[in-house]
Amino acid sequence: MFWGAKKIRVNIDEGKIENFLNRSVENIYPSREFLEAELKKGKQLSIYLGIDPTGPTLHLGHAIVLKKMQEFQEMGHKVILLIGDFTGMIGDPTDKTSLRQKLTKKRVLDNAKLYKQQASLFLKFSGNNSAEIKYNSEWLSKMNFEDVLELASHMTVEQMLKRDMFEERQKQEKPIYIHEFMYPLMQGYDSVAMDVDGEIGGNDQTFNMLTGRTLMKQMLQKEKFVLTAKLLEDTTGIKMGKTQGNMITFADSENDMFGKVMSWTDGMILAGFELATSVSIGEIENIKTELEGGANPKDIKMRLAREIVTIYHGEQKAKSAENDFNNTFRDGGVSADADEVSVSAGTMLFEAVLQVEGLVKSKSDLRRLIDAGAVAVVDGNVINDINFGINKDVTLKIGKRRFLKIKVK
RNA sequence: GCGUCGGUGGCAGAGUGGUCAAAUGCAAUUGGCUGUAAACCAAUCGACUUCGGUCUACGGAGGUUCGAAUCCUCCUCGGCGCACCA
Repeated sequence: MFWGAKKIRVNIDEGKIENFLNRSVENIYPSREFLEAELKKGKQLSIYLGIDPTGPTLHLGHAIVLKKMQEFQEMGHKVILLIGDFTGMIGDPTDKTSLRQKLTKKRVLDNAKLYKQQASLFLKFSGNNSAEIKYNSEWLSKMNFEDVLELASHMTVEQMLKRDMFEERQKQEKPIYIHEFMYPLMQGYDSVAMDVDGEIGGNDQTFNMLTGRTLMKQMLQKEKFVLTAKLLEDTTGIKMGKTQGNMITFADSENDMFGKVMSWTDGMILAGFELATSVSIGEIENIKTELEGGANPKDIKMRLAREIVTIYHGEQKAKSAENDFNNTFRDGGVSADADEVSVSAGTMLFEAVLQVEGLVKSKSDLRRLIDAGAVAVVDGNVINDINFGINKDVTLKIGKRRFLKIKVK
């Protein structure tokens, strides 16, 4: 085949391939050997990662797969970031709360712009072999009912029912809607439309990705490899995620990010190094030995936090985040992130606190916090009166991590 | 279309005339223990409060009643079963 004047060199270095096939990898379909052979052929392959443009920021889960994409791109292969704008605009039916919440075109495009910027921490969007951004509405919105039926004719109900979520619903006698059935089909069709060689995604996306593989085989007579990445979770299966409240996003401040890592369970430390940092596998082995030898997990977690923050904010800010963390939590000092208000003398405590939106939920909430002994003057006494008059500059500490500097005008 | 069950707090899910701001579990917040760990223990978890209470809430609108999340009527949304299926 003729590829044009610019020929892209593909790196077939064994070490790189080895790393790509193993690090952070949960599974490879059809097999590890298949992908290894493909990579060693020295031909440029194309691979994509699909992202739903639901929020304005990517999170650490995305970072894991983006890192794999980065490795792939660095070997000289082609990477595509697919924005699932079509799927996003319909709204994922799995999640009741987002069912009616369709995304507008504008929101999707805004989000996508932010994604590109955030993803560029890992992927190269310029120069030779630049990463590409695609939108699946480009082909999905153009399909008519006939096309959809043709697509649907490649999968059976039985095959779809194998999906965990559907099996679960069946067991619980909960409804499964037809359009939910179509979801994997839509995502699977992306592979066909782009005619890629492979796809990367989190382990939770396995079913959708394999649907794409089936469709490609049937419609294009072509094998597609699927690489599923491990999810960040501890040994007992506790995931880092929104429900745990410690989901790290690309937009988090260095201090937030550092604190979130520190709140992970110890069981997540090694997985954290493997999935979220560039620390070498050999070094991770050493860390494992250290941990097993009785090192304080806290110190190692500090290092993990530093490594992660460095990726997003640079070394300097990682250092300052570490200092802030130590200062705030180990030494009981005041975080540099503290909110600040200025009030006139004699203002009552609750008036000052309520000026900062989101600091406390309501006056009642503050009252409860005061009752619980959670509000104190830094380096001073616990406050037990909501009407406490402010006459000079003070810094309040509410709970463990909320601070408010109050200045008197 | 027929039948039947249902819509309750961030979620799941009890409650079926007063004792209901509504059991329980999860999530969350705070305190204790700590390493801001996790686990565990305890408290809190609608708003306002002079801490006595007051107001607003159980899909929506009316009604019965001294009193309704609970009963009735209408509306609306949904589940399940049955029937229909050129």
